[in-house]
Amino acid sequence: MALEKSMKSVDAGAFPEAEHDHKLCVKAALARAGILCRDRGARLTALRRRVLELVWSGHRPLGAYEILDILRLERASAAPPTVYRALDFLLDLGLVHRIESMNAYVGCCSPETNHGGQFLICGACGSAAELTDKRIDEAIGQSAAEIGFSVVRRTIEVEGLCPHCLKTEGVNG
Amino acid sequence: MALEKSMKSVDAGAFPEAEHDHKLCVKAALARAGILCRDRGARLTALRRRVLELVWSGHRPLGAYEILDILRLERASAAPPTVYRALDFLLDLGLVHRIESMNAYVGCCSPETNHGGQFLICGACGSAAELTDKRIDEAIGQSAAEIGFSVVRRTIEVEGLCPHCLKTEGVNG
DNA sequence: GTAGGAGATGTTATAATATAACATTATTCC
DNA sequence: GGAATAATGTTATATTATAACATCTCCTAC
Repeated sequence: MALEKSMKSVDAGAFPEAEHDHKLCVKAALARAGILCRDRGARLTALRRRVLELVWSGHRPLGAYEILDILRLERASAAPPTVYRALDFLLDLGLVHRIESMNAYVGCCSPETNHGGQFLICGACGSAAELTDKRIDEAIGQSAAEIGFSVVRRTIEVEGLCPHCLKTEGVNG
Repeated sequence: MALEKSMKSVDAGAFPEAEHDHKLCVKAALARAGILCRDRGARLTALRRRVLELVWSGHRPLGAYEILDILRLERASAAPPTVYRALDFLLDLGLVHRIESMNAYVGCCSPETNHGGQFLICGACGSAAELTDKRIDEAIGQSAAEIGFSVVRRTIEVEGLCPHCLKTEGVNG
């Protein structure tokens, strides 16, 4: 089944190859969103769907105004609240994450599971990979517990170089 | 020696008691800054010193415009660049950290050591505690290494409830 | 089928955060 | 003291985000 295949390919590699068939990522993301909204009784309107699609237009987090600029080409009425309201909806459902250190938004690979975001962000190509590493959460949990701090939300954003850019770095720089 | 005593008190408790002698925190922070700047040949001007002092006016991260509002009472010429330039200087030296998830700035407890910030931030009282927990960095390092990602900078900001607010929560809420 | 209401979007204005660009002043170093 | 460098002053503007109210759409009950 095409959907399952594409979902697998999304989940598999943290930093997908540049040549990967990104249409499948988008397709899978939209399919997951449709199911999630149906299950939760939320309305995935054309606008929200389109904003999600734009967020998924690459693996690079997009700024709200980048999204707005594209949306404006298609929809004369688009304004900042248009985008922010759609993003808020998608954030609430866990369909996108906000990258605090970039003021940008990126699609979530597994919105079904409730999880805080852990992100590796490449400073060279700008792409972001989402992790869900138990060890990181456990380390934070332990450290917090020792102090008597009760964890509610984690923001973990690691900047560096992705495997692809590390390889090409030797060539260019 | 007063300085050493106050430095110890700062480093000791992640979330200091509300009744702690905060003047000592400020005094120690300014003393450390003076030493650090002398060692690095950087100029800790009156303005920069004052901005650092304001950042240290509590253990709660302050926004740039909060700092500006106070600075304006004392210095008619204060404007956004005044604050942002001072903050940039202090950030470069590691004397303050930026809390990405709050657009706010907080004093660093140990600017001598080069470290990424790990923060526990209380959603109730707003105070932030800086950690330097090896386990967290190691967990992130392992996870990144497995993917072939080279880590440059870590942003770790954990929101929740500090021990003091956890205690009083039962009383109020 | 239509009136009412809830939710979504449109529209205008503005708040909050941050930087660009150039002028002026202070400090250092010869 | 004067040139070079660093810091600050000053004005304007960019970037990110939200407030507030109007309108539209769609569902439901009748």
